[in-house]
Amino acid sequence: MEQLTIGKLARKARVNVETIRYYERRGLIAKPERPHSGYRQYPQETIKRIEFIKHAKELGFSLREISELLSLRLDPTTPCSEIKGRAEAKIENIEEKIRSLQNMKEALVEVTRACSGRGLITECPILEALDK
Amino acid sequence: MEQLTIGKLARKARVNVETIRYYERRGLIAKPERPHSGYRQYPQETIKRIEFIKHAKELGFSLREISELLSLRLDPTTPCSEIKGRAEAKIENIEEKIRSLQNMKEALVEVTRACSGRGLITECPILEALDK
DNA sequence: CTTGACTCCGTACCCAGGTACGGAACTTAT
DNA sequence: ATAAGTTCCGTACCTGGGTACGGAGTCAAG
Repeated sequence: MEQLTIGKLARKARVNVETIRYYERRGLIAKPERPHSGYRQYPQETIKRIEFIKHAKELGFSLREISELLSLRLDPTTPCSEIKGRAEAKIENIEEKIRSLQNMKEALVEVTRACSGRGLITECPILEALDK
Repeated sequence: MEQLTIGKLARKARVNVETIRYYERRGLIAKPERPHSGYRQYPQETIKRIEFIKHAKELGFSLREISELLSLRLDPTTPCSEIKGRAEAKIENIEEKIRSLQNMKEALVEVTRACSGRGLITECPILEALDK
C-alpha cells in the first residue's frame, strides 16, 4: 500500500476526485507518475499536501495564495518573515471584511428597530429606508 | 426631461448600462416603454428603483432576495412583519459570517504568534501548522 | 473471461453579478 | 446630409472553486 490511485487518494483526503484533477491543473499538486495504464499513482505525501491546502483554505487563503505559499516553501532561501507577512496581511484582510459586515449589520439593526412589525408594507420603515 | 434613455438613467443612477439591462432580465426593473425606435424610455422613478437595489445590496441582500423584497412591496396584503423577518434573518446571516471570519482570524493570529519571523522556512511554525 | 468498478480526457456547466463585443439601427448635433 | 454618439440584441466572457458528463480504456474479482 505504497502508492494511491486517484480514487483512494480522494477518499483518504476527503475530497472529490475531480477536485484533485482540478488542483493538478492549478499547479497545487505535482503531476504524479503514470505507469503503463496512464492511471495516476500518488505517493502517500499527497494526502498531506491536500490537507495543507484544506487547512489554508479554512484560514481564508485563496487557491492562488495557497499556491504562492507552496512555492515559497519550496525555495530554501525564503525567509520565514515572508510567510509571516502573508499571514499578517490575511489577518488585516479578514479584519476589513469583518468591519464591513459589522457596518452592514449595524445599518440593518438600525432599520429594523424602526419597524414595529405591525401594519402594512405601505408604510414599512425598512422599505422606506431602502428607498431614500 | 420627463423620460430617460438607458444611458442617461445609467449616469443618473451611477450604474453601467449593461447592469440596467441585466436587472431588467432578472426582473428587478420593469420593462419600460419603447416608442417607435425601440429605445427604452424610463420614467424618473426608475432612478429610485435602482437606488433601492443598491442600498439593499449594501445591506447584504442578494439580487434574488431583493427581487423578493420588491415583490412583497408590491402586494398590499403583505404584513410588515414579513419584511422585518427578512431583515432579521439577514442579520443572523451576517452574524454567522462574522463569527466564521473571527474564527479564521483567531486561528491565524494563533499561528502567527508562534512565528518569530526570523529563521528559514524549513522550520516555519506557520507552514508546520498547515501541514499537520 | 466477463462483469463491474475505476480512471482517462476534454469540455461544459454551476453559482453571482455583472462586463464586453460587434454589427446594425437609430438619434442628435453641426 | 453626414458624422458622431446611442442604443439595440444575443451571446460570450469574467472570477473562484469546483462539479458533471460521456465515451473509451483499464484493472480486479469471481
